[in-house]
Amino acid sequence: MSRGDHVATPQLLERAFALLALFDETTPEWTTTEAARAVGLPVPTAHRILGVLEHQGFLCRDENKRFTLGHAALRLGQRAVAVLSLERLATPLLERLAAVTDEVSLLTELNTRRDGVVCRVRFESSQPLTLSVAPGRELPLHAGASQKALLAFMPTETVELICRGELAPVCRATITRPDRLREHLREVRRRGWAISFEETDTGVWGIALPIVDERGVAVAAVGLAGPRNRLDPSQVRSQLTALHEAAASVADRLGYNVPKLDLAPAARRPRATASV
Amino acid sequence: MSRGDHVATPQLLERAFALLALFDETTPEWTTTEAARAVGLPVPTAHRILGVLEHQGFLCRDENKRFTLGHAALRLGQRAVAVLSLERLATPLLERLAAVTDEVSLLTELNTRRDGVVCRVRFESSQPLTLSVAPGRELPLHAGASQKALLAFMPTETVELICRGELAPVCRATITRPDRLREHLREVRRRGWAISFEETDTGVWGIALPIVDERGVAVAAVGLAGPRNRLDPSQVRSQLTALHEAAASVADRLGYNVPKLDLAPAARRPRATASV
DNA sequence: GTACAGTGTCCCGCGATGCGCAACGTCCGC
DNA sequence: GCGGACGTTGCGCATCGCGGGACACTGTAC
Repeated sequence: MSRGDHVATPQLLERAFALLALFDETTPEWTTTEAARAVGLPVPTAHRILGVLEHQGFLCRDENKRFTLGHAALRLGQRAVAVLSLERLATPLLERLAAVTDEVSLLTELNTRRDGVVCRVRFESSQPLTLSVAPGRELPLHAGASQKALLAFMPTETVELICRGELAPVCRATITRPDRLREHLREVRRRGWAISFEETDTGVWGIALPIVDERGVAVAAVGLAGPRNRLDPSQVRSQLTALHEAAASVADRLGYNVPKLDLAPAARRPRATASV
Repeated sequence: MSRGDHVATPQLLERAFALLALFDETTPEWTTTEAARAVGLPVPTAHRILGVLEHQGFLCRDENKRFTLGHAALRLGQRAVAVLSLERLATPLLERLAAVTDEVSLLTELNTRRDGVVCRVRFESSQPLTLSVAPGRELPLHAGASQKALLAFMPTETVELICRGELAPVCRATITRPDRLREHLREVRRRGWAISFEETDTGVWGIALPIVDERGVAVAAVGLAGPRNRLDPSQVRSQLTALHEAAASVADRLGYNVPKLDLAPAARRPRATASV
């Protein structure tokens, strides 16, 4: 605190960014005075800064005096995406995870319609595993560890929508009863990770944890999958820890988060029932 | 000119944005000194500004001292996309176009793989038209006015790839000979717009022009389509002008461009041959 | 029509602010 | 262990930007 850990941001830049930050999806339009009030600045000052931001293309004036984000913001974002995609950041980490654990490692994202899940990256273990989650393939949100990790951290309306919809049995142990799924997701939310056994593929288990955005809503999941005979309860802990670490480093780079891990009653359960 | 139309941007902001602008897809990583040299700033000055940008999350330091774009840039871009999508901006204009011309108006974009075209927005005329370009449907790049308008303004390698590939006949007048397609695209490039007749649908003509990014590469096309008996050569001019105006206003908002229109020998040709 | 409130824009003198030289710390590689 | 290149810090001076104030403009009330 007393130390200069907070580098005093030059006020002009700080103000400029504060003004830029006003323009989010909930309030995409601002007039000079509105914006000035919102950040607590004298109108002429805000006016000047907004003018500069407009001049730089970060803002743009509508028909009548209202500012919105401009194309420079768009362009900057496009350039950022090129470097900062989940896929790109996660790839080396997943490769390492697959090598270290000798299981299949996966990165799964929501599809654009946000009603399903698509696998983006997959690294094989030394003994290749037949898995329905091949890169590019879409899967429903209620079956499988990665899918459940994602679903558990989606808005409650979405969860309800899925639970009320058809819970198609993908494999032997797919959860198909709405109440059980709801209960199960509560548990996933509580402890911050999901496990599955034969929910998507015969003889295959999976563990996964979600990456969530600033509002706590899931955007992706990282997970491991392996054949039945290799699910060693004593290893789940360390595998989860490794997953968590990898996920956290990716998430951090993107300004996202990973829910806190609760490993407490972990090692006992997985074999007990396919629903856990 | 002589007037103060160039509002003197405060140098701190100007410098900050100049530094941010360095980070594009070709050079995503910069050290302090590199960046300082690139924008012609004393190292300590650049150092301070970069530090602020990092502090604000717009930049991020890699393992060893190299800066890349940070998550704030990503976030800003996401917020900009919410307001500035082609689809959103073009919709009201296309609606007006459809009403004024009483033809079908279309917005078409490249698909994510950039190997095909997908229709995003479509407004009907008073007499609905059966068209293969329904919203969401993908079409090959060599058949139809919008498709050709896009293809003509793609990198030459892409054009060659398509020309060398299979030029499937979609409809009676689809161009299927590579040399004719190449020749045709040259013409489209030259005059800045494309026309088609029965290339995708029997009895249907279309005109379209592309929206291109800062490098001149196509990102979308806007077009009109109508049934044979309504293709009035004398109207093509005014329709193209209207299209151009609409496209230009959308493009401008996104920092994109629309190629200059050459209307000169327009009205004579369309009926003469399906290939023009 | 007049009065008025709210907003966008411009001006300008004072003073905080951030500039960049110079110097120091740190890390490599011959 | 020495030299060069780069990252980081301190500090005194001039500049840069601050914001009160004034003005123009628009829409609204009466």
